[in-house]
Amino acid sequence: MSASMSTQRELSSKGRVTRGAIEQAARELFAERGFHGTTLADITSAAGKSTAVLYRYFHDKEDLLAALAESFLTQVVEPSGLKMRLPESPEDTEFFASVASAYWSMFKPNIGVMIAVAQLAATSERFAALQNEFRRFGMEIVAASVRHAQEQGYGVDLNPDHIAAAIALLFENFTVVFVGPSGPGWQISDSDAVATLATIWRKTLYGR
Amino acid sequence: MSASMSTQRELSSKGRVTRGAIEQAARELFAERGFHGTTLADITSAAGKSTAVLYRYFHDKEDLLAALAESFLTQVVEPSGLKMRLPESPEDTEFFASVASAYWSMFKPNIGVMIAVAQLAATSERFAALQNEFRRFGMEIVAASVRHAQEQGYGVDLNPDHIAAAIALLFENFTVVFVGPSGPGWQISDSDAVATLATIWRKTLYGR
Amino acid sequence: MSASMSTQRELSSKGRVTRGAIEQAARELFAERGFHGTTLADITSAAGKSTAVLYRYFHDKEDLLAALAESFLTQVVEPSGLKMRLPESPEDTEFFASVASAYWSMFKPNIGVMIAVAQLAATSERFAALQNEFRRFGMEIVAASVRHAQEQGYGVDLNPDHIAAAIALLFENFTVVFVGPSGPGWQISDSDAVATLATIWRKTLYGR
Amino acid sequence: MSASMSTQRELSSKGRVTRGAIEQAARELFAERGFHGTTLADITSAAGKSTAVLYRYFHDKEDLLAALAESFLTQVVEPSGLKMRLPESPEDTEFFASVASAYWSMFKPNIGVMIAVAQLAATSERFAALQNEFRRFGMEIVAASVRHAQEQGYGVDLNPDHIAAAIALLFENFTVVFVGPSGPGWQISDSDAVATLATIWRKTLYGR
DNA sequence: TATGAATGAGGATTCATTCAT
DNA sequence: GATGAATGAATCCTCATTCAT
Repeated sequence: MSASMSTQRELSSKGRVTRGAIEQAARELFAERGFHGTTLADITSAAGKSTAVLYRYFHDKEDLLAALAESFLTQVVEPSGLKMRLPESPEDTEFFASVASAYWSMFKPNIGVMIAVAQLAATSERFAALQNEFRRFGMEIVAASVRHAQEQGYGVDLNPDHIAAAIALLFENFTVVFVGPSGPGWQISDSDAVATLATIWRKTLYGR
Repeated sequence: MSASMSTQRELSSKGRVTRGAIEQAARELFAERGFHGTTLADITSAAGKSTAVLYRYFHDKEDLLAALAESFLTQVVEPSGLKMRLPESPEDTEFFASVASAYWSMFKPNIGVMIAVAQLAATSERFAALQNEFRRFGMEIVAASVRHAQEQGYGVDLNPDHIAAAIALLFENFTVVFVGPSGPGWQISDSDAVATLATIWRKTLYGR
Repeated sequence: MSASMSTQRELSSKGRVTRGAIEQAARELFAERGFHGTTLADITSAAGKSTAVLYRYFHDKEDLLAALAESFLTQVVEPSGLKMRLPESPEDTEFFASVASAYWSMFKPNIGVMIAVAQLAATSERFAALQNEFRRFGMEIVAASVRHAQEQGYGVDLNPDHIAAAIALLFENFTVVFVGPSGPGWQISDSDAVATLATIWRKTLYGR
Repeated sequence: MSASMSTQRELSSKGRVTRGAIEQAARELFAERGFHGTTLADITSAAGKSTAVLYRYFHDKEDLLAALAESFLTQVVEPSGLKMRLPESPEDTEFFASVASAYWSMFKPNIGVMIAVAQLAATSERFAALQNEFRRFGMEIVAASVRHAQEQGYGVDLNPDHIAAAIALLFENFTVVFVGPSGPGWQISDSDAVATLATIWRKTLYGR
């Protein structure tokens, strides 16, 4: 919606590099310290620049986050085309694994964006809406998968919207916790993470 | 660990009222706006007091949150005694429902504490540890339930720790989102929420 | 209209002293350096306080000026009751002198307010309106005096509104320049200033 | 005094165009928003150039204003040759009208310069001096006119310097207010403005 | 116990100015 | 001659925290 300055200004290659460095620094620092815990000086100095550059590329701190979130959404999540598929049979474990894997690999490098957006969603209408965009994506896939299973005679007692919300929020929090800095004592491998998510989703629908 | 001032000081009855009012205001405001979005002035004025009183009862802002979290943990979560039980059979839906229900009703009024702790966990060792305490509680129950199912011949391919983490994080995020202010467009009733959580848990273990 | 915080908060005697000190420092510094040339640190340190106190008493820098302007307007200018009188005859020099004298002594200590308001009027609707309030006061008196003279057969070719604006703006600028720091090389005594203003006004009405 | 870079550098025709565009943009923006309310980016972008060009033609922001002021003074005001004339008789209304008209048409397009200089005069010796130059011009004419009238037996009680200052400041403020953006609700036509100023001046000298 | 008053430290933001191309 | 990129030095403002009463 309200686009960041990125869409308004043509950038030279040098400018694109700088802007990219700022964005990447922000992604990483938001992941480590959250939105409020990250200062603009942190971001710009991590990018090797002065504080003021940020304002050449973004309106303000929130605009920076919005730009990160919107580009993640429109350039990564939406084009991913995962919505297209549905499991072919109860034994189609591959389906659940591939979706979970795609989710994991998309969100892992953008976990800082998710964390920061979540923090602002509490106080800002704009970011609450953005957060819902992210969730809607996952929820729609899951809801479709529930209805699909029901058409095959499985999980008839499930409420598709409720299950969809739950599974989507499971994915979200699992990713945030195990990718971000706030994990429990131990780590989890990418494949185990994906397997865990895929399993719960599948078992919820098909029971096996 | 480092206890708040509450344990160090005997309070008059008037003092206890004031302290309680501050705590309750903090719980509510943290839920609405998060830790960083809530100022001490917000809290104390919601409690009908001046900013300075807060320092009669708490060392600082973080100490206030720690006190809330610790009292929630030691006075609500730990004594709840849910760990004791295990499902008697795959058909024991009542078990899952009652645990989910207990979780929901314990965490619902303390959702602000959870949200605030989560925000600080990213930057503070102390709160990361606290957050793990909360999660450990749920994870232990779930892990035990997985092992129990496996002893009965179900879910033998499940990794108890991974499933436990996932289910616990599902509970956590589902509660935060649907009780807190950041929900999707719609609301969910308490009973639907509990049913959704219980169902996913049970189906993951027993497939039905 | 949009009142400063002054009206919303009861102040202790200590608070009133502090607020008064800030206001007085602002009046003086605005007179010396204008609005943009005066920093909040200038004002508060001249008042012997820290920068942050200002925000206990005023919303922001503009609100401070608005408070000064409004109190000058409603507590000094409007109650002055000069509008009531009119010259009794063409020889009533005393009338012109007394009005000019009242104007001079009211505006002299508030010249900083006038200067600052003028600077903001260019970019702020709010202060443009305030500035017009100040001018309206003088214009109404002068316009009435013109019409009164015309009723007596003098100055029949004068346009009361135009003359009123001109005389009011003469008073304004004369005061600003000779009271403020931007005067020509020389000073003017209060009585000479008053005499000059009164003379021009009177001659314009009753001269040929 | 300290000349701008204009006198130090020969300009190509392209350069002269650019410099002229910047100057004109500055004149207009200073009139609308004052010196402090106008950023260099405002000026250069209104001139269709980048911010950096400004520094090819002017030392800094103040130097730009000084250049505008000095060229107005030396190329418009001083050559106007108005000082030469004096009214031939008390009935010589044409004299006052023509001087007022010349003043009005000279200052109207340069009102931004006057406004900006006035704002800086408070804090800068250099601009205070410049401002006095502008005023001196008008004051000398008026003072001469007063003395001339006194030689003819009129206005013998007038102090020429005081009256001169007052009339000059009247002209100044009247022009600033009615040409600039801060006028009262209504507009005034050029001829009415000139008539008003001329009338007050004349009546002050030859009226009773 | 409670509070109005005061403050220091820090963070976001702006803007005149410089530099490499 | 012109510009996009970059910066440093303010300045406003907030907020947790302390102090005197």
